[in-house]
Amino acid sequence: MPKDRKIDVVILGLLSHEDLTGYDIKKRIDGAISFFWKGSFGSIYPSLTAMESSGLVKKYKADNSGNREKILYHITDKGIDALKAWLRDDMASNELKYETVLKLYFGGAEERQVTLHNIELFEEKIRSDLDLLKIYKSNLEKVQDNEDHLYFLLTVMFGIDTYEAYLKWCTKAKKMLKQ
Amino acid sequence: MPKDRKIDVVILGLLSHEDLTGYDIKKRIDGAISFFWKGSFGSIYPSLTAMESSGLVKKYKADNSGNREKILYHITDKGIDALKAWLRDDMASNELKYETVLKLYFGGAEERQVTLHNIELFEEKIRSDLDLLKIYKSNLEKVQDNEDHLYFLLTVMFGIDTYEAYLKWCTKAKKMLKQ
DNA sequence: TGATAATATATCAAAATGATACATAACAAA
DNA sequence: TTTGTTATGTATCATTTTGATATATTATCA
Repeated sequence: MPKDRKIDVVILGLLSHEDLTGYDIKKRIDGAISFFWKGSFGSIYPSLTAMESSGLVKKYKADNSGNREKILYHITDKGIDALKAWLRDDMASNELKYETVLKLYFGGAEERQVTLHNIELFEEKIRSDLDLLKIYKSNLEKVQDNEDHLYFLLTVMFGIDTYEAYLKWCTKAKKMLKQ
Repeated sequence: MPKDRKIDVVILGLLSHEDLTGYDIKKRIDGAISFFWKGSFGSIYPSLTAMESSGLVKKYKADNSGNREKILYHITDKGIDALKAWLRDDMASNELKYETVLKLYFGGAEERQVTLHNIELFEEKIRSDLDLLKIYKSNLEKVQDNEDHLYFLLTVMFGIDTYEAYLKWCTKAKKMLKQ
């Protein structure tokens, strides 16, 4: 059985900055975080419910008079402790499922042109994501008052450095496939 | 509902090279492939059963007289076609769950020393994996008779280039965290 | 002889995916 | 004005995957 719900710490991390609805959490995960983590409603809502009953978060209805119901979640002291304990835990599983690389590895089953094309698709995607990361970076560099910004910046730099290495590899790989 | 079982193509790819048992497949996945894909018995055996009944693979008992039963799987023509169709499909989902980067992103909830320590742990792991990748590479470079080897080499090069970028980032990040 | 590691198949609860259902609100276009 | 579309928001579900465990045989080494 899996040790625990990994999505919990993603949610706790986000809630450590501000109160959010389940929908907000999904938006955050689909934003900057999507470069290194993914998550769906199907895991977010059950996690929120479970963490509510174990006291890591507290839910309350937003006071928007007359408007539709909106459930906001707030991190408790117990939740902060859980987040800190996770940060201090040496365990870190880096799971990747790189379908691009998988196709590369088994590329021998098809003509070289097919792999070449797959590399070009990958290259295009990375190039466009890299542009996005560079925008994030310049935005972060404008405001330097916040300690959290340093961590966001380091994360974005990690993405940029990785993606630039990918692009260099693409150039090399294409050359080798063309002989 | 998830479109299909991703593990199927991993297995088909492996079987396109040689007949294997479920246990063999697991060993292959835990080897060089583990750098870009993971898979457990709990997905391998059900996939083999499903692909048997849909005619993508064929199972047979190994002829090891008197010894214990051993079920080998062989890829069919239909299986080869499925593998090729997947290679020719432009879709490629690159799912990563980088707990190290997640901890970095939420590092602001703890002292800098904690993030610094986490980066060091990551660095150590990457450094040791990089050594392994370099051994794979030099082994691949020795034997160049096979077309498949080109694809394995490109995959290993992808890993090496990525990991070297990680290490450079680690140095930079540690410096920034120490001010 | 005994211990332990490797081989081999298989199952299971818990977790995650990705899709969909349902409903309200905002907004522009016809 | 109504119509269509997009965004907001909560929630569920079948399918897939994880990670652990059960079971049993064979190999290895002390």
